[in-house]
Amino acid sequence: MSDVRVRLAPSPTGYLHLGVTRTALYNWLTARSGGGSFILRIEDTDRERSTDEFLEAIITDLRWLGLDWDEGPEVEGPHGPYLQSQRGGTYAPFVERLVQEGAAYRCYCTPEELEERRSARSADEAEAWKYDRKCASLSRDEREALERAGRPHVIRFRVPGGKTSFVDAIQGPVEFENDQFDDLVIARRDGTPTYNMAVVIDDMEMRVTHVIRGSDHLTNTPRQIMMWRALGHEPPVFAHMPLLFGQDGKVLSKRRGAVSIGEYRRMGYLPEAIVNYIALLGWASESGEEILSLEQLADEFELSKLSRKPSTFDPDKLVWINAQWMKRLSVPERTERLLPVLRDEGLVAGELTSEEREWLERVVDLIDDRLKTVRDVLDFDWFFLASGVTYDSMAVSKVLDKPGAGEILAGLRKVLSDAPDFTTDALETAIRSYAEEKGVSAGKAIQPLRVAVTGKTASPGMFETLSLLGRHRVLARVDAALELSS
RNA sequence: GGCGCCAUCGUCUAGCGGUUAGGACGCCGGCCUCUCAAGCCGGUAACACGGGUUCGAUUCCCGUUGGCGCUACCA
Repeated sequence: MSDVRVRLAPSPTGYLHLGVTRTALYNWLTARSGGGSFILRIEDTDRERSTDEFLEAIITDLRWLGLDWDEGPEVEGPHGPYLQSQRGGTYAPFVERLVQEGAAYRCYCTPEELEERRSARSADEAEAWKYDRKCASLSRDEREALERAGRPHVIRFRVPGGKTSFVDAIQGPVEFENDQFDDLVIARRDGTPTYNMAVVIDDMEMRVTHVIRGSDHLTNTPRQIMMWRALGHEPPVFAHMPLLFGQDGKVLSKRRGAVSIGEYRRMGYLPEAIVNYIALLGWASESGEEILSLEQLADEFELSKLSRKPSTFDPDKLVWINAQWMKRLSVPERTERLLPVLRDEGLVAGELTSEEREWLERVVDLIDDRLKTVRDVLDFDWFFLASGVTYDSMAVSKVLDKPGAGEILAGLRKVLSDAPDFTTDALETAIRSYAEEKGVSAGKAIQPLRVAVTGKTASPGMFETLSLLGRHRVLARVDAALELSS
């Protein structure tokens, strides 16, 4: 077990979407590739917008994806609590210490006063307005007067002069002039810490060694580093990953209607595929291999090999990767993944008997690699219907209504009912010789039969399909089709 | 406005001074074939622009343009 400790710190103000998922994945991979720990910390201090429903969904979705955590909600651990809202007491001593040591100070300016001073500037200057440090050097008397007057205060961090530089594990060396930063508020009037202060303290308390997050936090980093140092600690390693764009070229976020992981699950995507695809957004295997499991990813993954370029989500490629995973699943496994959809749609009821399961697996085997998503089984609903099928009107006009089709079908009906047994081989022999007798190509006979039996022009191999469907259902459907064309 | 990050086919990428700029998705053909998929074969398509540095720049440096992010008593 290495001492690498990484964390994901989502706020439950929305569902888990691809952007956060990618951050989760890269953190998880970093932990798993080095035998480190992956911590889940929930930043739910925005009580207005945080909900339990989102929290539950985040937990469910991360687990579904296979991104399990070593410390965090429901598993707990030595550095909890892992819900920020329950960590209230831990912050005050740190903030107080900063004040004692002069690294932070009380500021009595009200938001209104601040706004006033700010808008007194010209438009350009107002843009660049930073807190004017009015309260940075209050004398003891001034401060006591303010206190006596009952003025509430916030705590501001006293940004030191000079520069802050660090080596980002993804971005490389970065340097900032400190004077571009405000003396930021680290504790609100009500005493609660603001984001930048809270993350620093939480990461410090949780012994986080690598902070891997979106590059939207890059500018926060120097300020956090200053706070780490003011608290007498060396900061962790920072790694800022490029952001993920939606197809509109904008950053993927819950506000912009990013699709949640739960949504992808309902659309029929496999967790393996989602995680696989997301890993490829900004990273490539040295081997060029694109279909990779979590285990394989953990083996090969290296933060330093991450691209610094933001990438755009491509739904087509996700579908392709999903299809790749579908076909790699064993038949019993694929059957298992299909079952929830079949049950939801009422195509399969309750628990399966072993005969039913065997039959289902034969169907799944026959459908073979025609499924790009789990939901695609619904294209094969005709396998599961006891009675008639719905005929696709295009299929009917293109095949059944063609001259001669009815006659061929009628002949086929006799062949099928006369067939001594309904095995694939027997059916193939019988149907092919019938076509030969009639002097037509096998396809000319099979297509009308396919439409009659499935309602569609496309299906798995006809002979296997007929055999699986069974004589009774096949004949009933052929009759229905004959009715249709007469 | 200030600060920061980024820039190779439509998309994801390989490249790390000399390559016919490679691969994948998509798209378009073909093969296979009872249809549809899958598979296989082939095709389409890129170094944003301008300066340097160098014998030589996609690659290194600077600038321009463009995209994105941060700039809250939100996280």
